[in-house]
Amino acid sequence: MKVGAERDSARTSAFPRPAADEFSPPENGARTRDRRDSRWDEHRRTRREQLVQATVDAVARHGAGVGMDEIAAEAGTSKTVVYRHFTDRTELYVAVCSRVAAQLLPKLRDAIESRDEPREMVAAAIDTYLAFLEADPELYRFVVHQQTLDRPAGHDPISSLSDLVGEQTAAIVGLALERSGHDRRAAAPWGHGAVGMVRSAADWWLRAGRPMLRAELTAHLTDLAWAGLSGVVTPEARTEEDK
Amino acid sequence: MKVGAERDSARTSAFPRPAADEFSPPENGARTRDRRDSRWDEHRRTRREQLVQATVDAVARHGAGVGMDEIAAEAGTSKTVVYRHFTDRTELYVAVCSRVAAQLLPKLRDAIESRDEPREMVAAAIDTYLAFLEADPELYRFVVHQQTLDRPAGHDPISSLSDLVGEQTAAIVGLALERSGHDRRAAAPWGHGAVGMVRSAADWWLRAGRPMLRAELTAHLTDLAWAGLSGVVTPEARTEEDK
DNA sequence: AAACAGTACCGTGTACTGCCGGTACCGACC
DNA sequence: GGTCGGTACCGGCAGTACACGGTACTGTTT
Repeated sequence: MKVGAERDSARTSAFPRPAADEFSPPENGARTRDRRDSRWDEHRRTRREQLVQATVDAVARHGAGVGMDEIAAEAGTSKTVVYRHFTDRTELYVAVCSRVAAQLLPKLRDAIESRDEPREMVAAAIDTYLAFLEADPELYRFVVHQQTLDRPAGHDPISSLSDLVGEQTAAIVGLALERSGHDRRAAAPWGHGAVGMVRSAADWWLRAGRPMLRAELTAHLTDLAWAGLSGVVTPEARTEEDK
Repeated sequence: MKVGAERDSARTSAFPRPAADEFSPPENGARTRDRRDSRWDEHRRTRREQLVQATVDAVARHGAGVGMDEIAAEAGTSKTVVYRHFTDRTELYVAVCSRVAAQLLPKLRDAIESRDEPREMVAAAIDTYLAFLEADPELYRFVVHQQTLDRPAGHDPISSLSDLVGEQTAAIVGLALERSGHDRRAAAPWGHGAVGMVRSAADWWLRAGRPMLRAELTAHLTDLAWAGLSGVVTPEARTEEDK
């Protein structure tokens, strides 16, 4: 639990909004929050964090198909508390995704920055992703394979982990594209596409019972991601040449 | 009138016997099926087909989140009948996937075979996939984004559409790999990976409200699939990646 | 051989169970 | 006054039970 660095901003807009249903604040829009409310801000933040952690633990215990009751039990409380801090299951799911992304993305960044050759960067990133997934497959399933069936037809708050990673990858690719004078508009398709490539291959790998070593899978995916399918039709040109 | 005396007498097992074919040899040792059973085989086949079609229609009408009641209503009957032919929702879903795959895969094959240049084959296949998805996004969502949360502790017969297409692609890739003397073990990762690449990029494309033309997306994805990321770091020059 | 009881399926519909996400109401604490 | 927290519920949906009726096949009796 991280309790320090309480940034005392009287305007904590997004996070601790408890649904605001039946309760409409008075008309003086400037100051609607007094001490009786704001003194709970820190508690709310830690509680949210704790609930996200409980969700992760509950996934580890019960699998990717955990119910809200089990999550609440894991947190040592009841569903009501969960729903006081998260409007619905989707919001909690998004929070878990953010948390996992906050762990995964730095690892990816480190992996990339620890290499010099661009191809090695790709390989390192792929292997990092696979390592994460192999370390905790159940959490991975929860965080990647949970499609929110709702279609709110308007906003697109990036939700799943794949989206977050894809967005980040797209940014990196966009930077590289720009730096080398290419069309920047390819960044998003490439970023999401590359992530999806690894994701689908990883899904297959898990589903098939890991029929090869992780290192092999990394090598194959790096080949594909780096050089594409063009290598398939050219005979006698061994793809794993540069070693 | 002998009504209701044996209401529950023959509560036999699961209804839709695998029923490989309608002919059982007359002198087949153990007599299991007689005409009272086998005379329904054709009816069962058509009924199944009709229910799959009704599901497709129901998806078109109510969106990817259709319920079983709505599916049954679309078929002009009640849930009971649906469950007489499909043990559960998953089995119906798999049947729909098979049907869609049976439509999509030939199109992909045609698109590939109508080109000479391998790169053009890839482009044509990607564009065909995107065209399918653009033509009926709701059905696409149903067929691709329905994760079966069950974990039957062992093996799962390939279920989702992505898996089917990925499996097929892997076969093609494996053939090309073998023909050019490469390691065949890369086929499965590459096949599933390539399909996942297109799928994720397409998901992003739909989610973002189609921020570019389909042709553009096809072009970008073809670039990525064919030449990989290596082109990003090489400034401005379209390298054919040789060594 | 025809009649007949019995069987193995089909279909319709209603009402139910069970699970699970989400909520109403109530008490407890400042 | 306000917020936190728990119990007990609601509602929707997958899946089941059961009642009722129909048609074609099967083995047995007359």
